[in-house]
Amino acid sequence: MTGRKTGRPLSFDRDDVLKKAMLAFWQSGYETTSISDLTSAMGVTAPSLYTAFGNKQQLFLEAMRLYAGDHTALENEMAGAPTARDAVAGMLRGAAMLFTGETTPPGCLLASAAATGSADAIEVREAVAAERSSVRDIIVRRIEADIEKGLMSSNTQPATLADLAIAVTQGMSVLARDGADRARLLAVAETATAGWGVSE
Amino acid sequence: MTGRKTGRPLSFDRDDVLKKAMLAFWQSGYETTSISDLTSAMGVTAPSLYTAFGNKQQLFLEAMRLYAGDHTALENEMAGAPTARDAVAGMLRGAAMLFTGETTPPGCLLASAAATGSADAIEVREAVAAERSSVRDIIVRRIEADIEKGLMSSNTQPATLADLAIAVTQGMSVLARDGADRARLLAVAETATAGWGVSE
DNA sequence: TAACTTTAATATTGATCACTATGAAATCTC
DNA sequence: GAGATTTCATAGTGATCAATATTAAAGTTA
Repeated sequence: MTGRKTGRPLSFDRDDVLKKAMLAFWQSGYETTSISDLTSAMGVTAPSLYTAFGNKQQLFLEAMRLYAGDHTALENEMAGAPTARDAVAGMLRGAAMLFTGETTPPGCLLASAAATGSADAIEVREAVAAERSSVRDIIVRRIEADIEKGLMSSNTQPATLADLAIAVTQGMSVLARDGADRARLLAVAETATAGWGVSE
Repeated sequence: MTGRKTGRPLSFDRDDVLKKAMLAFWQSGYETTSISDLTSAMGVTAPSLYTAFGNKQQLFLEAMRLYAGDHTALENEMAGAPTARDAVAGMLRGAAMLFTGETTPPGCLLASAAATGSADAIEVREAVAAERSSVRDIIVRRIEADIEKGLMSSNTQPATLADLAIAVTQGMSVLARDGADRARLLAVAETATAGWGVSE
C-alpha cells in the first residue's frame, strides 16, 4: 500500500488533515459538520477527501480513533497509580485538562459529537458508545484489582463506580461546553472520588 | 389571543402536538431532527407547524420549556428535603427515573439534543445551557442554606458540589443513551453523593 | 346568505446536503 | 520523451434542508 511507485503525489499530509477533521468534528459534531465545513477546515477538496478517507462516516471513525488514542496507554497509567481511586482521580484530572485545552474545542469529542442524531448515524453513535464502554471496562478491572489486593472493601461495586466515573467524565464535558474553566473542572474531578470507600 | 372569534378552527391540539415534537427532539436532537421528521411525528403539515409555532428554533424552545417544566417545583422539592445532600440525591434519583422511562427516549433532552452543532444553532445551545445553569443555581442555594444552618461544614464548596451534581446528571444521560438500565442509573445516583461531607 | 377570518393541503422555493463524473496536471517507469 | 498511473480542481449529481406562496375549506359575524 505505502509502496506506491507511480502517479501524482499527494499534495497534503494525511495525518495533518485528519487532525484538522478531528478538530472540526470535536467543535461541531458528526452530523452537524458538513463536508463543506470539513473541506474548509482540512484545506482539501471534496474529491481528495473521499479518495483519502472513503466517506464522511469513515473519516469520523478515523478522527475518533485519533482522539481516543491507544487504550493500553490509559491502562498502563491506571496500573501505575497506587490505588484505583488515585487512578480514576488521575483520569478525571486528565479529562479536566483535555476538555479545557487552549488549542482545542471545549469538552469531549466522544460526549458531544454524537450525543444523539438521526437514524442514519446509528453506526457512529454505536462506535462512540463502544469507545466509552472500553474505557469503563478498564476502570472496572482496575477497581477489581484493588479489591483482590485487599485495598478496597469487598462491598465495593466496581461496575457502579466505573459508571459513575464515566458519567462524571462525560458530564464534565457538558460543563466545559457551557463555559466552565479549568479550575472548576479540576475541582469537580477532585471532589468526584471523595466518597470512594465511604459506606452509607 | 385566546379569545379569537372567527376563522377556521385548529384541527389539532396544540399542547398535544408540542409534546410530540418534544419527544422527537428528545429522541433525535435539535439540528438532526428535520421539519419532515417533526411533521410526521406531530401529524401536522409544515404550514400548520409554522403557523402554530413560528419556526423550528421557536418550536424547540417551547418543547424544551415543556421538558424542563417549572423550576419552582424543583426548588420546592429540594427545600422539603431534610438536607442538601438528600435534596441532590433525590434529584439524581428523579433523573435516573426520567432518563429510563418506558414511554420516552433514553437520556436527557437537555444533555443530548444540543450537545454541539453548527454555528447556526448557537442560540439554541445557549438556551439549553441557561436551563442547566438555572438548575445549578438552585442546587448552590440549597447547599448554602445547609451551611448557614450549620448542617454542612463551612469548608464545603457549594459551587463545586453543584457542578458535580450537574455533571453526574448529564453524564447519567450518556449512560442511559448507551443502554444502561434504570437499576444501573439508580446505583450511580446513590453513589454520587456518598462523598458529600467527606474531607480529604 | 354574504362577507370576513383563519386554517388546511398541495406544491414549491432557493439553499445546502453527501457525494462524484470528468478531464487536466503531476509524478514515475521505461 | 512516451506511456502509465494517480491526484488535482471544476463543476456538477439527485436528495433533502427549512420555510412558503397559493388556493380551497371551514368556521364566525352580520
